[in-house]
Amino acid sequence: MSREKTIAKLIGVFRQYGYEGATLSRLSEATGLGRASLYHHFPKGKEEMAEAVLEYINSCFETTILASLRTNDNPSQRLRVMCQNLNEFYSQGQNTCLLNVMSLGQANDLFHAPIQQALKTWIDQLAQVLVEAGIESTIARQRAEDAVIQIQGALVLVRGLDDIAPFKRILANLPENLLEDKIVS
Amino acid sequence: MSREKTIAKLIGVFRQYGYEGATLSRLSEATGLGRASLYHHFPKGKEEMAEAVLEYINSCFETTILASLRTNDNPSQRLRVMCQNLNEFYSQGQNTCLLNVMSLGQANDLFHAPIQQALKTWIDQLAQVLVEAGIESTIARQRAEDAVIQIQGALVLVRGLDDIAPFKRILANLPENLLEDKIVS
DNA sequence: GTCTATATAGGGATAGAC
DNA sequence: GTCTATCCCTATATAGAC
Repeated sequence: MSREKTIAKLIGVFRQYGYEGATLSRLSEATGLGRASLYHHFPKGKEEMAEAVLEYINSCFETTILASLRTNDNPSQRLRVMCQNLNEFYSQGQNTCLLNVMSLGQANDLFHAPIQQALKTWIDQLAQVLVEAGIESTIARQRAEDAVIQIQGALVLVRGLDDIAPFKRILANLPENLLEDKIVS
Repeated sequence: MSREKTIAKLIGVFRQYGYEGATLSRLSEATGLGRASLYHHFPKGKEEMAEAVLEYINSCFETTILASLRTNDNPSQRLRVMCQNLNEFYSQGQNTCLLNVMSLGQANDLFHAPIQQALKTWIDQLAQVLVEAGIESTIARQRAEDAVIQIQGALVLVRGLDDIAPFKRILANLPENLLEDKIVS
């Protein structure tokens, strides 16, 4: 199995159980590899697996979500495409966000910097789209932040309520909420 | 030390490390009690400690946050008071929400029902206030859900960005956002 | 590259002294 | 009600065969 496929299997475990709950047994079972084999691929063990998972997710996020914000479409359309991609990225809201899960306990000590960077980049690029839509810079930034807040909050609610409706609703309304009362592009 | 004080110390550990990361060593250190002493107070061990922590938090939440929604003040004022109390409850956004943390991994299997119940109750009572403010029932429910989404999302962002500003901003705008374009009470 | 076997530490839990 | 001591299990990690 390729490294990429292995990492893809690891992701599910970290998402579901968090860093401390992602035991080598669970990681081994999920990948179908023995513990020793995992150490062959990731010599530094669990920490290196989590690092690889975060890098992989970050790369997926860049090439799907963030890329959709940089197309030649008009701002409104770019936001709609981002929401479609987010829906897939989070499996209709059923996937927890690793940025949330990995900011707990030991994982937060290890990975705070990349998590912070990922959130900042997302907000920055969202704000950029809103500025292009004619929204004043300060407002654009707040709305971009609000968008990420709503997505993260909806993911928390989906898990807690065991109902994907809140995530669907937030995504459906996000584009118009972000652009409302502003120049239509 | 009273049971209540003990539980209060346990809360911080579960919040910071999650259920799986909350080891008996950490719980022991935080409370100043040896492991065996913890078993004296909580015979079923860690699971019982987490249960007690959730019950305690739920009770605090009821007597501060939810109670503020049931006063004789007008809806707008009740929402403002709730936000003030939320600010304290979450220590200006620095406290993670146990409902978020405990919906991961093994803890989710153990405590899904009470977590779901707590979220539902909060949303229900918020919606009730909005209905009293003259907002149509369906809209009220959506806005109540939005409020909880924004609070949970802001808490995630605060941790990730290491900046309490998003939480402050969300709380400051929440009352007027919830009541906007509706009958002023 | 994957396995079995094993080392070492830490986690959860209990017995029994005080 | 708290402690020391201890048990068993799991967790991380490594060695070395295939």
